[in-house]
Amino acid sequence: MSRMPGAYLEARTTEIRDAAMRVFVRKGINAATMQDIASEAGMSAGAIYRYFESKDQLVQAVFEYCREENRALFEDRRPEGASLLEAFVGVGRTVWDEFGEPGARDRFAVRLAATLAGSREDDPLGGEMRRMHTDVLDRIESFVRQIQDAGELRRDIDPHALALTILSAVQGLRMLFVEFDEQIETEGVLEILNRMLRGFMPVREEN
Amino acid sequence: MSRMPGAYLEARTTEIRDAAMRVFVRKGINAATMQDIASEAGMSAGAIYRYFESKDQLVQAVFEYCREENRALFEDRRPEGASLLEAFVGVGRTVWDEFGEPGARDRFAVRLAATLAGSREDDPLGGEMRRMHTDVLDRIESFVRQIQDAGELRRDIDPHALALTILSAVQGLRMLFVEFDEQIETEGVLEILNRMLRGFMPVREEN
Amino acid sequence: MSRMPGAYLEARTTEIRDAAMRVFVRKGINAATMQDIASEAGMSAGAIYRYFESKDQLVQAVFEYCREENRALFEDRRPEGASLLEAFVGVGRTVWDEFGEPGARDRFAVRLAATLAGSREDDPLGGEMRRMHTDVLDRIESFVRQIQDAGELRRDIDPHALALTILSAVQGLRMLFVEFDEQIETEGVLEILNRMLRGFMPVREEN
Amino acid sequence: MSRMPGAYLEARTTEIRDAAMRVFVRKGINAATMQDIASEAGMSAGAIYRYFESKDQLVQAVFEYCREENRALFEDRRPEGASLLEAFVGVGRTVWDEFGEPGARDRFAVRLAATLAGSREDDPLGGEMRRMHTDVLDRIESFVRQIQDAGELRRDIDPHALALTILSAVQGLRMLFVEFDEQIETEGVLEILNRMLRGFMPVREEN
DNA sequence: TATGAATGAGTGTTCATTCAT
DNA sequence: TATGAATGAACACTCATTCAT
Repeated sequence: MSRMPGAYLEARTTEIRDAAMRVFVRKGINAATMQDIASEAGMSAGAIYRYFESKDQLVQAVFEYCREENRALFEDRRPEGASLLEAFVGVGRTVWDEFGEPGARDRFAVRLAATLAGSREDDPLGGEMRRMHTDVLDRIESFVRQIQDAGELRRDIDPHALALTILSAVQGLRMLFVEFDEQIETEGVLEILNRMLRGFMPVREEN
Repeated sequence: MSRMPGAYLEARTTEIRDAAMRVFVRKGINAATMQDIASEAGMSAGAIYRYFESKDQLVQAVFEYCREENRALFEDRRPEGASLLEAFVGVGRTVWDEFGEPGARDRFAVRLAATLAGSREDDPLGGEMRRMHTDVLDRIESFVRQIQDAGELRRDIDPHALALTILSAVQGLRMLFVEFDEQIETEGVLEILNRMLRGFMPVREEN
Repeated sequence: MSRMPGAYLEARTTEIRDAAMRVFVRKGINAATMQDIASEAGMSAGAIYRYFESKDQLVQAVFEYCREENRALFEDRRPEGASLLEAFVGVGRTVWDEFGEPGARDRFAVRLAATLAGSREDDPLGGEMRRMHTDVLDRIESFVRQIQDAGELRRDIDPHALALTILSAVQGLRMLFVEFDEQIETEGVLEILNRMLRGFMPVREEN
Repeated sequence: MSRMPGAYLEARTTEIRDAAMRVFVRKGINAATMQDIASEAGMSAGAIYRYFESKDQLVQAVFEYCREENRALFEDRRPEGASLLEAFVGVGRTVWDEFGEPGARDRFAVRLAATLAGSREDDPLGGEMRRMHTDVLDRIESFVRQIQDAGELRRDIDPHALALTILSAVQGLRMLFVEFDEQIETEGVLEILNRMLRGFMPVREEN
């Protein structure tokens, strides 16, 4: 009736999605009732159905949101004017910065839940998650290869294995971050990983 | 001829617990009905209640089982006659061997679910999981310190950070192992971590 | 035009409670399913839970209602301008009038059920029922004492025993009223009791 | 296989019936499981089915037993050599003696439960109970008539009403006896009733 | 005959979803 | 459009009853 119908709708949708995310993290997806979510969003349970077809779709939307957040993080971060290895380290910095952002734990928890849900038999979500992680993995691996090609990393390092190790460490740390309710000293881990990378640099002299 | 007192009961209990684990992994804990579990175990739903007081207790039993399996893994593996660092690498070998064991993916998936459940507001499980992980973390950290004391690792490596990094990598890899349905080349990761450790060895002068 | 705030809720609650009472009397409390009650109330089983937390609470509500009805009956009925004994007889009249009221048999049956339930080991209801009956008993007894003090009843009548006798007769008659489905000539009993009381009047010399 | 098969069977049957009665009183008929009864009787749940076809039949047997006990009480108690009124009072004595017998409360409680059960829609037990009470009532009424005929009771007393009053008082007192867990001074009530009867004697002289 | 493990029908309860207002 | 009462399908759990041992 008024103008900007789309904007309003989108704002409400986001509001509900965020409320749902908070409740999911707090009580678990199954234990969260539509009533809980509605209360958190400050509306009635029935109203949610104007924005989401079903609870399932709402769950998918929350998953989607967190997945996209993650995907975006790993994309196209290539600070100029540094060595490739330093650029790679810079991406690490960006990834680690997320630990300090508000709501990070909640997003991590949802991603964890999504991963778990995706691992279920015939869950359509599984494909999405796997695709995203394969994508991230490929990106890291190709980055590593470039660093190797630039002569900044030993050639006897398996790029796939290194990518897998790094992604594992990131995911595992996020898991612990969720589990220990943010009481984790994440910086030390980044430093260890960076030192590992530097340790993998080719020995220049004498060579 | 008459009854096998505790043996039968225990066997049955284990049977149900394992059936439950499989169903939990396949369908998720909440979606798994007692009927599903009973069918998987080849019995009627009512019969389960002879062995477990409630679905909740069954879930706890499955969690407990997987938790203990994990705890045991990290305990007191110290192969004789090798340097401490090599012993540490040996523990890594043992931990990695689990990836090849039957049912490993299921156990990992359950631990993931348990971690997630434990991260919920006021979930009593949370404490258990955190305690176990803290325990494992402490064990790794103290191991690292011993290696440092033996002069086999640089002193400027933060033992806590290294322990955290290693545990993160293990947990993250398990997560990916679950997600990619065992299609993960885990060995490469172990190798990378071992190379990292060797890279952290002090530079011997005479070498 | 919008909603009637408390009135609707209270009306609905009463409706359900009354429906439950009818079903309880007809089929017994345990045999009465929530479905039965819902059907009697013309709604779905789930809807009841908007008004009562559980079947147990519904049972308590029915008990409570019948208990209060009974308590109210024995309270403060003191018609003016008559002798105390006549006032007492008047209370009897009031109590007996209940036999003629619609729904009386149902309420009696519920009270019977409540008494029985309260007699169970550790049933919390027991205390409530005993307290109410002790209260009624005390009220009758003190009334009898006042009549004695006013010289309208022999002093060698034990007030407690008389109160107990009267309450017993009332309760027993109600029980038979329930059992014989209202086909009981209750009036005769009141008359007998009144004659008994008159028989207990002191023999006036000049009479 | 041994001799006295019938005696053994009967003994077991009685044992189970009594155990059932105790459990019924303690926990209520519906809450009492066959397991509870079996435990109380010191046997396995399955074994009961050798003696009773179903729980329902067991309930009926317990009801039957208590009903017969009651019927027997009111039968043929006519002490010789006294006035009819005194004989009537003697019957009262006998009835009241039951209050002091062991297990009286339990039997009363079961009778109460039976009455309640019998009051339900289409319950076949109802007829039995009503028949018994009608029988008792008739017996009392005819006794009262005989006393009137013997000139020991005023003719303007309605025998039916008096019988109803007496039975009501007995039943009501038993109910309170159950409710207050035997902490009831029953003797006083008998005395009141006896005084009432004496008050109903015709005034001999001057007439 | 006794046992007690297993069955399976039945019940209370929850909650996503709908719809009259 | 929003509300929240109502629905109804689904599920955990209980327990009378059966039956192999």
